[in-house]
Amino acid sequence: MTTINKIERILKKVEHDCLQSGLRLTKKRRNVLQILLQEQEPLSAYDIVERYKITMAESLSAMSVYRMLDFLLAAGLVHKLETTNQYLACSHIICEHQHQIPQFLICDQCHKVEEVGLCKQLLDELKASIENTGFSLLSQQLELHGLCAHCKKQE
Amino acid sequence: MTTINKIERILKKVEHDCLQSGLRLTKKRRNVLQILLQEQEPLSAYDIVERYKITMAESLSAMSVYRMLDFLLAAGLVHKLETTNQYLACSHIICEHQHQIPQFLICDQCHKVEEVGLCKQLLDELKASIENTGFSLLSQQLELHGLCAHCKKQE
DNA sequence: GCTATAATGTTATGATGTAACATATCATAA
DNA sequence: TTATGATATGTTACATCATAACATTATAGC
Repeated sequence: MTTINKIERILKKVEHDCLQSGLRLTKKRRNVLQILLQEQEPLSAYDIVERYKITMAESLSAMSVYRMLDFLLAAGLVHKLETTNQYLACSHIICEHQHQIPQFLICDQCHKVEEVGLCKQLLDELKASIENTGFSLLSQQLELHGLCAHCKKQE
Repeated sequence: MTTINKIERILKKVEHDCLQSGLRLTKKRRNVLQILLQEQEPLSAYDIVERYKITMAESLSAMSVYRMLDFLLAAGLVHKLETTNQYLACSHIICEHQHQIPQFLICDQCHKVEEVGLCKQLLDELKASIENTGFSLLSQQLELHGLCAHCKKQE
């Protein structure tokens, strides 16, 4: 299946799911999600403004993009990388299974990001170890920086 | 020992260490470090500009503060929280033992931050689990958000 | 269709961070 | 000791990330 068809399929499913759950996936929100799905790298909000103008032949203010991102984040369709102020489509949108808390491996060289689900046991141990100190975790999103296998090889 | 004396002692040690290793801890760099040591919370660069003006009766541009932070970061005296764009003094400056990669527990309510050293074994497992995927970690700094024991109790 | 609510447009501004070049200070070698 | 090169700081401008406030438009449900 081509990438475009795959993205179309994801978007159709998201449209369907939003309808089911009463979320209003407007045309523009859908377009922003589409842009994030098409990219291989995370984008800043202003990157999205640019991509939107190019690919949708229509301009959108940064303010609007931030609002659409807020919607997509709340819907769990998009993640924000707090360490780089960038946004990317959740790589599990299409899955049926329960979404886990995401962990991101961020390549500081080529800037590609892999969304991984670390071993649950390991995460639970990490969580337990932290909560033993009396601290309560609100999120287990981890952002880990380094080099992807490809960039590492080139060194 | 009073807090002020404690901070003075730390600063003296840092001065001594920098002299030993040829790092130039100038008056202003020392002042910025002092401000971070005096705070119980992490500060943004612009917070430091303000604090500097008040406590040192002298103004410093944001540009200069960023440069001084760069120096202090490179010297391992200060950490940057990438998820909040804030800076804080390393809580182990005075220790003799090898500094570990820091992990931060950030209270999203009161904004206090605890620098913890998680169990080495756990971190090694985490690292191994990640590197199994072919990814090479460049930093193991973790920033974990939640509620500190105090704020949790108040809920 | 009317009305309340949600979504988007528009403008301005706050917050974080860096580029580029000028000046000052310091270490050290002639 | 002063000339010189390197390091540190000053200064200005600007890039980048994000939100406040208020106007307008679109939509859902009566």
